[in-house]
Amino acid sequence: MNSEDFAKTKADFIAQWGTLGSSWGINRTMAQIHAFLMLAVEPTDTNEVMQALKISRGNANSNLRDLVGWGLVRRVTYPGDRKEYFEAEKDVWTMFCIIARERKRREIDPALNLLQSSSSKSYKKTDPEQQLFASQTKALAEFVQTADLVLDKVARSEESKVLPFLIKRFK
Amino acid sequence: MNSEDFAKTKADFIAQWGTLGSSWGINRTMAQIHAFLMLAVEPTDTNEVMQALKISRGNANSNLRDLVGWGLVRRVTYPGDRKEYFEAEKDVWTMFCIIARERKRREIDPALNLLQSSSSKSYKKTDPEQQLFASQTKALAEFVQTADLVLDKVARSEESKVLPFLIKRFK
DNA sequence: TTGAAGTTTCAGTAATTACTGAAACTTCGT
DNA sequence: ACGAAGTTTCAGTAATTACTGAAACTTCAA
Repeated sequence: MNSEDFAKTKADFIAQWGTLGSSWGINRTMAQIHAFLMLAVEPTDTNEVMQALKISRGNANSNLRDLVGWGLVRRVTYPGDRKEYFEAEKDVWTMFCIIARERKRREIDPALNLLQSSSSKSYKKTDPEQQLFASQTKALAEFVQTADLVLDKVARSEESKVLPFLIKRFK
Repeated sequence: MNSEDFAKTKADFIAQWGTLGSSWGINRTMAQIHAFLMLAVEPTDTNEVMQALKISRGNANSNLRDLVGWGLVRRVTYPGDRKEYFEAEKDVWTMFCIIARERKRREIDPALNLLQSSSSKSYKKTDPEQQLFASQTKALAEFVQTADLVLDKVARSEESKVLPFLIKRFK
């Protein structure tokens, strides 16, 4: 593939990855920056990101900060150069673990809190509505807790210890 | 718990579940309606939903339709009664499977398409950038495909065959 | 075939979320 | 201590997404 076509392919991939990001509940720009950095051979500065994705400095800055916050991107500095560069985590399993942990923290833990606090109140056994509320929140709490534990354990394991095993068991 | 306090607890739970829904990429109203129906002893009509959640008919209608589309809610009719009632799937494992299938279809499959089509093009081996693009998209494609298969298999299994096993292996 | 009961649609509006760009701030070399 | 290089903040604005409510549509009984 000549480099002109390749540039197109790459830009297209990044754009589409951004769209996918949206449907994943991640903002478009953040997903695009992540894709861009994941495909960058060398650490890249804010200006390059802005240029490549045609976004403002503020936008680039805040999404880069978020990505660093997630742990998907690292700040890199070189001695004698004041600029900051950014570099994405490229290992797929590591990325998966980071994302799993973060989604767990942001999505599962708060749900589990709500479910556990709701299900641990005491309800009137003679009222079918309270009865249902109690049993339903309890069942959900237990399920989510289990899922949480499993996810947690998987995301802490080494790829080589988990994936072959899951594949064998579930493929 | 007296019924006044219970009403409050329940309303509060539904409201919070809605907020959680947002952070899960599901719209607030849809999550609230789902919670409301999941906690309803009997099938419930649109008017009741509108009243309970203080939302408009249009909003209730479209979110109920979406929930039916997901398979999380069923339409129920009684002979001799023109009204339609709605009833939520209450079994937690079944809910999980439905949601897993739907998220797979909406989030994973499109990503896999993009990754596979990108990684199957041919790239110039002498260009490090094309090299990286090829290897990165390939690694992602393989990982996502595996995750997809595992999730698919899990979501098709019976709870009793999967959960005890995962718990034992990962708890 | 009419109209009452019920459901769906959708144009207009509200609420939310994301982005811009310029100003404020920080850091470092001289 | 000053100013150039670089980074962050944030008020204002744009884009997206969700919601309302009334009109259009459907269904059924008389």
